[in-house]
Amino acid sequence: MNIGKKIKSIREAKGMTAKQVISAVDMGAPMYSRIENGVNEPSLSTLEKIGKALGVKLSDFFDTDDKLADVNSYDASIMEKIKLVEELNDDEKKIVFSLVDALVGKKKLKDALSGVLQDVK
Amino acid sequence: MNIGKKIKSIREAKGMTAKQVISAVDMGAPMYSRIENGVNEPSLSTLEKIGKALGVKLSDFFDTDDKLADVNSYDASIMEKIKLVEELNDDEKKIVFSLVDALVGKKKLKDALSGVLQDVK
DNA sequence: TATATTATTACTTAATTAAGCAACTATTTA
DNA sequence: TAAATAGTTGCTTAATTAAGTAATAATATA
Repeated sequence: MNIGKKIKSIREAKGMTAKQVISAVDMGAPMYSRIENGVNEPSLSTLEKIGKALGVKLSDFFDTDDKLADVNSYDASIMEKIKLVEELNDDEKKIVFSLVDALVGKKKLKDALSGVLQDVK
Repeated sequence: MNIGKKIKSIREAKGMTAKQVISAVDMGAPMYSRIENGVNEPSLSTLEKIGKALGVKLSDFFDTDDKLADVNSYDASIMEKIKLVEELNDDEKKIVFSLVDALVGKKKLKDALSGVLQDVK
């Protein structure tokens, strides 16, 4: 499997659009399209930026055997959401976190988020 | 550690001279020198050839412990939240995501989460 | 020391990636 | 259906990697 297909498969597995990656990487859409379709080969620095946008390690583009269960395995869509949540003001955050708390049924959530919510509580 | 130093350290660990690698890779000595010294960045195909000459996998050039700044920049409390959210079932996720969507007012959220929510919708 | 081998640096030229713009296609949304 | 969004392709131009030659520096060996 070439690097372009690998990038695309990771991107789709993360539920991200090409546009999201492009804006995160700050590169031209035409170039990114050519990379995913194998027309052009990305440079290492470009691949590094793409990996950053996708939330994977550089080595994840190359090997297929060893995995995982670490921070980098979290779905990029979750990271997208976190970024959005962080844009909320404190009151809004409180609402969201309380709801999650209720759904998950884990009081420790508030403690875990104490750093973020310290002045809200 | 940059890629050049990594190549050099692997080469020296294998007890090979630069000349040996160069002849095996069939590339110019000046270019190889610049790569090892970080002046130039090798292309993926060149790095692949170097890896072949050194007898290592491409992923061996990239340490697995180099976590991504993008992910690591989030503090532990955020990671706690991610884990909790991921414990939700799809319906619950949908509620949380919809709420965040409403609060943030960004339609792109749904797109970002389409991969996660595809079978919920 | 003197010599040979290895490695680096300074050029030129060729090939490839990348940016930027425009146009086109395809898919989704209103 | 019409409009908006996502993705692709065709260009041009700029930046970078790579090949090649030659000269210099550094290191090892006789």
